[in-house]
Amino acid sequence: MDLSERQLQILQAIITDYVENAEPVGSRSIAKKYDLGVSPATIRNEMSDLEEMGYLTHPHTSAGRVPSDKAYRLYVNNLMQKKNLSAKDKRMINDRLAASRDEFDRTIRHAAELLSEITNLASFAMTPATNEETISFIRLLPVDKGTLILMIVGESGNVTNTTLRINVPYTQDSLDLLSKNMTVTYKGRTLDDVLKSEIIKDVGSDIEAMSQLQGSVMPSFLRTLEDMLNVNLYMEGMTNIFDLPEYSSIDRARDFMELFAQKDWFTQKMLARDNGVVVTIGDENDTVKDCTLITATYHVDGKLVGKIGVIGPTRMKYDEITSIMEYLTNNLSESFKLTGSTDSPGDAAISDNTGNTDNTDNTRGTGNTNNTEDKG
Amino acid sequence: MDLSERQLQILQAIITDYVENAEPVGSRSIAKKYDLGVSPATIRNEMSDLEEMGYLTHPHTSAGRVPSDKAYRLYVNNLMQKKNLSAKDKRMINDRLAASRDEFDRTIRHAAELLSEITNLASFAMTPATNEETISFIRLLPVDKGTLILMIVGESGNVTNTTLRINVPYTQDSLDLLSKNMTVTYKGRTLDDVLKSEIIKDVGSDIEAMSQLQGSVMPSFLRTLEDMLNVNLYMEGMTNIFDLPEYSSIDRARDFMELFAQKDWFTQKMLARDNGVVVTIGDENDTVKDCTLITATYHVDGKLVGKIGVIGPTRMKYDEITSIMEYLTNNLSESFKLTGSTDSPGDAAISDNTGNTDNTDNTRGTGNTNNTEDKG
DNA sequence: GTTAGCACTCGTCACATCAGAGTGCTAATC
DNA sequence: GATTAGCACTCTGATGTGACGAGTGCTAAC
Repeated sequence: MDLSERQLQILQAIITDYVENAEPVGSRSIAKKYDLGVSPATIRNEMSDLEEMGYLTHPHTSAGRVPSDKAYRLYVNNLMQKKNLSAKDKRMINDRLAASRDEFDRTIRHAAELLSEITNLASFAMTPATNEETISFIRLLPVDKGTLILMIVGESGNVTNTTLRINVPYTQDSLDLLSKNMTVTYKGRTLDDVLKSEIIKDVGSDIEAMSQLQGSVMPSFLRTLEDMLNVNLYMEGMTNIFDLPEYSSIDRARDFMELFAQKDWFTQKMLARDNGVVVTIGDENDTVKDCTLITATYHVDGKLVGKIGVIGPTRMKYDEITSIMEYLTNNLSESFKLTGSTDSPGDAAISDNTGNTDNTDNTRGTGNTNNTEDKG
Repeated sequence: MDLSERQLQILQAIITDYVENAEPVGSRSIAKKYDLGVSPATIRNEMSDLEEMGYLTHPHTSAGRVPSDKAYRLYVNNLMQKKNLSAKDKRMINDRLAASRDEFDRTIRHAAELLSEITNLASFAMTPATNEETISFIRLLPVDKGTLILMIVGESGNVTNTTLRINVPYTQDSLDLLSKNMTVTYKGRTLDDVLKSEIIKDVGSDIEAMSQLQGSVMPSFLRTLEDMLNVNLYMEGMTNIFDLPEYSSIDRARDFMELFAQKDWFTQKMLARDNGVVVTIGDENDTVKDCTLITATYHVDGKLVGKIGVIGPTRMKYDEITSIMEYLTNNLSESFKLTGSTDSPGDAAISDNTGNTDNTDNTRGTGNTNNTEDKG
């Protein structure tokens, strides 16, 4: 039940036109604008067939046709061609990312900003899931009588710290000793691994076996590990969607905004998507059935995986947007290659890299499961 | 030109009614609902006078009256009475804040959530401006060949760290030495102070005088100080406003949402407001002229000042909301009293307190200037 | 000073009308 | 057999109209 060449042409014309103008497209305008060498009547007949096959829908009898999710899927899988980014967009991406290259979280945020500016859609970017991150060392530092800082450093340079207050006496030496012990115990293990095994052990029952000091530190240690697993989510351009006719009704706009109010839930959803450029259209999404969601992944040190994405109505410029996202994620991955110590001479510093040290509106990552159609 | 007792009664009745129902209120309904002992005609006459004095407006001839900003101001300053929170709300606040008492940023976020849940408005909360924070110590830790961590700890337990990569060779000892030197140099000075003086000095020109190692570290040190000055902003309940008739038009809703898209700008604005409970109504705001903005401040360790706030239409329950905010900020300030090392016996741990260590969508705080009317 | 009565204003809602866009079908044409 | 012209039909959206109701503002009476 393949489509004829002419049907494909007509379908592509309808998609192009509808993506551009957001209005149901009629047979006459197709015939006029796209030189297919046939009359409107013929196009009407083909459209009728395409509708029967599920590629087009009809808001009402006397309106033109609108592409269905199925049509967009066909377009994304088979019809669309990779677009070359404009020089302007390329320059913009390069410049803006370069400006903040040395600060990890800021770079990620800029990526989200860029994405929403270029696509005029809502976008997001998240820092990598760190399930696979392994512990490099643990350090305890005294601040004050009763107050100390617990610091966990990951192999990829992630740092997370907690200020904790305890009633157990300690000295510089006892802290150093505990730091060393803990480092020896946990070094090289993944955060997930440590967290699971330690929680199962039920620290509480074990406390007598530990030093009093360690017993005081352990609960915070576990919570800090959890913090470290957190993913930061940056959202940009949410209000762009107000410009789209799809969201001219207050209810639609409201639904859209409420999606993002639950950042935690949203983060989970996004983490669960496959790697690479993934496009899910309309009904293919389990929640936002009238949106298209495109996500792409970048790598840190070739290992940890972070995500960026755009969300908009199913009517969007799939070709441009996927190309932009590919370019952007390649650029990001390139930025985040840990090159090891270079030996470039000269200037004293400096590529420094603010670690992922914070605890904002995030959730723990859960790694990759599958619920999405893959771009074929 | 004082208002008569009866005029005040009528004005109060109109405000109460309008706040409740969001519809222009007519003389007849006032006479019926609020037993003022006079006829609608009399009320009409008084309303006409009140309008002339600027307390009421008239959307059109045959509609009822609506309170003006001036009326709300009068109400807030003179008419409204403090409300007692419901036991339910109090319990909710106490419980929810207690649950996260030991984690600073999370507590702040919960405060914003509570505020939007209880008031059904959009709310925000920000971590304290740390201009006045003083440096406690500085520490450099080796991670790897070429990679090290710079950590700055403030007197109030704030911790900020940066992972930096340098080409200069170092040993554990040289890092320790530099840590000590820097600590001696900067200990006890405020972040602002250090930042200003060091930037004026123009580090670059000074580098030869320093060790190569210190020269490599200084730029990151300054940037980390800047990070430390950042204020975290949490926003909640933005979508609540869709429930309000004031925002049933897409354009109004859009304007509202766009306000918050620029987090940095918004943070600046909010930091600039006076301390305490501050109410600015409609035109009293320079930007959001059709909104009321209520902010309140809490203290950390009786010193650092953070802010929470709600934003909504000028039509809001001023009495309830200001009372809630007072209760909430008192509760927060109480939570964040650093009590020094307590000597409660028993349980090993644990009041730990995640430091303000992150670098999300924030701006540096600029302290308190004045642009707001004060609650009388 | 207060009130009843009444004319007047204005916005909203329901309903009818009309133009325009586009289809679907039929019959003619290539 | 595929294509096309022609035409009736459908549906939406814009425009206009009239009835209704809420509320005022004024005047005259209490």
